[in-house]
Amino acid sequence: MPELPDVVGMKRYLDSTSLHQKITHTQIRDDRIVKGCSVQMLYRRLHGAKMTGTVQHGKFLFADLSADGWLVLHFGMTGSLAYYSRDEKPPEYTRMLIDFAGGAHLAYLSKRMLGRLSVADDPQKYLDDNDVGPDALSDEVTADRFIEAMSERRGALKPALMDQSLFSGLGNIYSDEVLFQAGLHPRLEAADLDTSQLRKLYKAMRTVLKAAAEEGGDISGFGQWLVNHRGKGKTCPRCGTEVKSISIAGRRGWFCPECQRKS
DNA sequence: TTCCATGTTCCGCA
DNA sequence: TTGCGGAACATGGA
Repeated sequence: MPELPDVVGMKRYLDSTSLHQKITHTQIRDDRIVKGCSVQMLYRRLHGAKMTGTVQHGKFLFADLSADGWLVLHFGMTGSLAYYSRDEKPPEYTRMLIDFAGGAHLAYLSKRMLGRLSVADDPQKYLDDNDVGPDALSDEVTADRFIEAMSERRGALKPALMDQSLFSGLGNIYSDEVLFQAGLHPRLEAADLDTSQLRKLYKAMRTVLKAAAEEGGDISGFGQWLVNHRGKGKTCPRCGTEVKSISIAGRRGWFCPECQRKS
């Protein structure tokens, strides 16, 4: 689930449930999920703190702990949050459990343990240290900047879109959708595109991410989107041609061979 | 049982 | 130097 739009949804969820409540207890239920700092450090920063706000950047979510720095959340392929009040049992796959003074809880879930929890003194510094580029929906990523970066890049479009050091937020699913809406084949190279095609790619990226982010990542209602028609035997929502898949940069990408020509 | 999966990272190779 | 394929990580579900 968690690409940029999903993390926007996660931010909304955290903001609407968990802010300004004193953290009375934190439990890491599997140490392996904490990366880049010690479990003790994470406990120390969280205990007694309040989350006063959040910042979403690409696939990252940062929770402001005020004087205690920031809690860094990354969701990997199967991460999510669950807030619940009272004395319910924590959901399955809870890797971190935060208890609030009022008795409510915030659980960080990760089925496959591919997510990451950490602490940071400053989000931007953390992003820089981890070689994460600007958020793909931020004002920083203008058409001109996008076109410039892409035309300097060699190799296929799809891995370029998924490269978090260029622009952060797109993963396998959304890169498929962006290429579909731009009418471009995933194996095309940026260097083969003219400016108007790159502009179209940029517009598709922004449109797709914006629409999906508004839904908090729940794009199941977008029947015309390719990603709701990924899979063997499925057909293109635009022209009815059977969709195809290719392996590219270690991932399986889906596309319409009619709408997304190589030339 | 085998393969695949919305993520990242590391290695070897071209 | 850059980008890619493949493996690794870890685990569940089809």
